[in-house]
Amino acid sequence: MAKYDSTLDLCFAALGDPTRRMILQRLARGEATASELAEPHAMALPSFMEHLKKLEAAGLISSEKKGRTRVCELAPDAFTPAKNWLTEQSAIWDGRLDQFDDYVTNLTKERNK
Amino acid sequence: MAKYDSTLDLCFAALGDPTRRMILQRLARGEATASELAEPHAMALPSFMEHLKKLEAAGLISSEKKGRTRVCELAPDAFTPAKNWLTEQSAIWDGRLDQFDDYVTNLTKERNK
DNA sequence: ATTTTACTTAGGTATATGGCTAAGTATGAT
DNA sequence: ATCATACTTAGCCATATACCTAAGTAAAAT
Repeated sequence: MAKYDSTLDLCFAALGDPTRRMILQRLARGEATASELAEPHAMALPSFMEHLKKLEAAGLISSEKKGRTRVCELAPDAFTPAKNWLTEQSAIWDGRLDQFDDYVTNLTKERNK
Repeated sequence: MAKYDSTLDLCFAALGDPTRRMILQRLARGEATASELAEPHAMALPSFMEHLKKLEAAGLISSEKKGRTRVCELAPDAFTPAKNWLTEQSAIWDGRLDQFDDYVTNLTKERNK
């Protein structure tokens, strides 16, 4: 495989693991420390931390060391690239390119206001 | 890892490979045979066919043998589960559950008409 | 009938992934 | 100052992934 995977590669690959999706679901409800996030998962901490690393490498979360804890949160617009790709393909398949164009237009307006 | 991965696991994992995303992009424009799909990819055929298998296992495409060719097409609503998951998490993060509810309502209406 | 085409099967390799334990390090609490 | 907590680093292991070649098989073309 390529030495440097694209954002979409890392993003979708990160989403392909149930442990990591659970982490994201948890973070969608607000920030948390590594051990808070780890608690529901029957897994050694170092194994768990690898999942956080992959989520961060994929740009889905960010984390910051605070004292001896590491606080994680969902990255702003974490899912936008993935959603855009999916929406675009659906639109092409539906033969409704216009729908995707509208979607992007709204997105851009939203961002600039 | 689990012996039987969930649909979302298989789906997102399948999307995490650039070769497979290219296949989906091609199929969004219409059905094609295995060798037509393989043509742009510098890869031995058996290697390429493995990618088709994974896409099919993930429910993203379907294929049918026609004579000596295998014709592939995008599965209807291929991306819906993935998009729904992403949309739901975004909505929760935005604190706008209502938005996701509207989205699902529209989706359901669309499907039943 | 023979050959070509379009896969398909079988089996092999290198690297990546997802898990582990053991032994750090740094910070907050006592 | 000591101890407990919250990671972090290092190193190991089994399985999965993404590729390969070689040798089928079955349908279409000649």
